[in-house]
This record gives sequence, C-alpha cells and structure tokens, in this order.
Amino acid sequence: MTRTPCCEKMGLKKGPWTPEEDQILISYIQRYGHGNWRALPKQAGLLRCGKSCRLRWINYLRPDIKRGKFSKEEEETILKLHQILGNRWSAIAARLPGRTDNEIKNFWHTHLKKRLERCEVRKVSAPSSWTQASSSKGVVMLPMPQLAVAASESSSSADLGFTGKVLMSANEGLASRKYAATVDSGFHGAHSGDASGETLGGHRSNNISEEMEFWYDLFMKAGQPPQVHANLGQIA
DNA sequence: AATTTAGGCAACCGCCTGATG
DNA sequence: GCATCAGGCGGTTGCCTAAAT
Repeated sequence: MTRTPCCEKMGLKKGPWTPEEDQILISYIQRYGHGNWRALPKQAGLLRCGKSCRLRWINYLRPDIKRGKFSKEEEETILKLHQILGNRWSAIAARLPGRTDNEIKNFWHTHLKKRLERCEVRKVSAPSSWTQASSSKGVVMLPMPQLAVAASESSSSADLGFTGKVLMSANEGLASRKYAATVDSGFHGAHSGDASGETLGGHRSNNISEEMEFWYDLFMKAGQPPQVHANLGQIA
C-alpha cells in the first residue's frame, strides 16, 4: 500500500482565516461538496491543510450554524448533558442543533464551569425506592440500564459513599452495546441504613434521550451527580 | 491616555478509531 | 494481520478586545 504522506505542512498557512479564504472555501464546498478534506485545499486553491479547512467549515462557515448567545434552554441542556456525558462535546452538540462542539466546549469553559464551581452542592435524600441489600462490597444494581457498580470503597454508615468503576450494559436504547464509565471522586448519595449492595427494580428506557433524562433525574435526586466523565466508551 | 489584566473564542495539536490497501 | 491514512474528537494555546487600574 502506498499513500502520500498526510499533512504536508511546508508552505501551508496557519492562523486566522481571511474573508477571502472563507469565500474560496464556501464557494468550493457549495459547488463540489467537501468529499476528501485532504485533497480539498489543493483543488480549491487554498494554502491550508485539509484539517484546517474541515475545522473552519464545521465550526464557522457551515450554513446551518446558529451563532450568538446561548439561550437559557440551551444552557440547561448543556449542563444536563454534561452531567451525564462528561466532556463529550460532540455528543452534546448533537443534541443542540446549530451549535458546534467547539462552541459548546468554549461556552462551558468560559461560563458554565465557573458558574457550577460557585454553586454549593446540596445533598438530599436518595429516592425511597432504593432498597437495601446486605453485601458490604460489590455490585450495586440501579434501575436502568442494568447498572453494575463495582464499589471499590463502601460504607456501612448512614451515608452511601463509593468510588469505582461503573459498568453498564444497555439492552435497549443503546442497541445492546456495553458501556464503561468511571465514577470520579465518589458518589455520595445520602441514604439511610447500610448502603452497599442494592438491587433495584426495573426501569427501562426506549431511547437515549429518555435514558439520559432518567440518569440525570436519578443522580440529581440523589443529591450529587456522580462525575461520570470523559470516556463513556464502548467496550463491547 | 496609557498600560495591565481578564474573558472570550478561533484555531491548532496530538491522539484515537475505522477504513483501506 | 499489519501499516498507513483520513476523519473526528477533546485539550490547549494564543490572539483579540473590553474592562480595570
């Protein structure tokens, strides 16, 4: 197999795009589509690498981009989704038509993150539907979608506290795929009685949206959303 | 008015994944 | 099965502008 090397950067321009470059890129894509990003700049007559063109188009020039301030609804959606998805900006952007992952990422770092840091975390009682089980360490089953928490720490005090890996397999809504996530610094949902090792009855969601809402509500009811962050990666 | 500081955002960098030869 | 590439993603940087001193 022989392909030409990627990103021949010699002589390629970097830095801010000029209106002329923008116009060339827009005209070219409107006429021919982007097809192969790597080949595009050469064909369009731009001294940029394909990656740069792609980024410029996706984050700035695309006609369906919504610019301007984020609405309250959008802010809430971002906060909510970030609780569930972590820094998966593209996944969050997919739920906000017209917004790009880069824009959301920037908005998060400049506005929402600071706002969150100012907020006190309140603790409330866990849902009454949580039932007790006996084991002091091990698996905690949550309603949906068959969440297994392999608790690396556990407490027999009045508060539930654990950190560890979260493994969940979703057999609905997520097309039977398995996902792994990491609970960051501990999920401390206030709960009366022995906390570790619980089995809960079967909530099931029919789609990802519903599932996200379920998780969000569940964690919020528990007082402090677990930091399920970064790579909610597919493991099987 | 000049200088410094902070915030906002566009763009780059490096890594990962899936596709291809 | 392996190597390489293109596309995609998230983290980070650095420039520009407005606010503060």
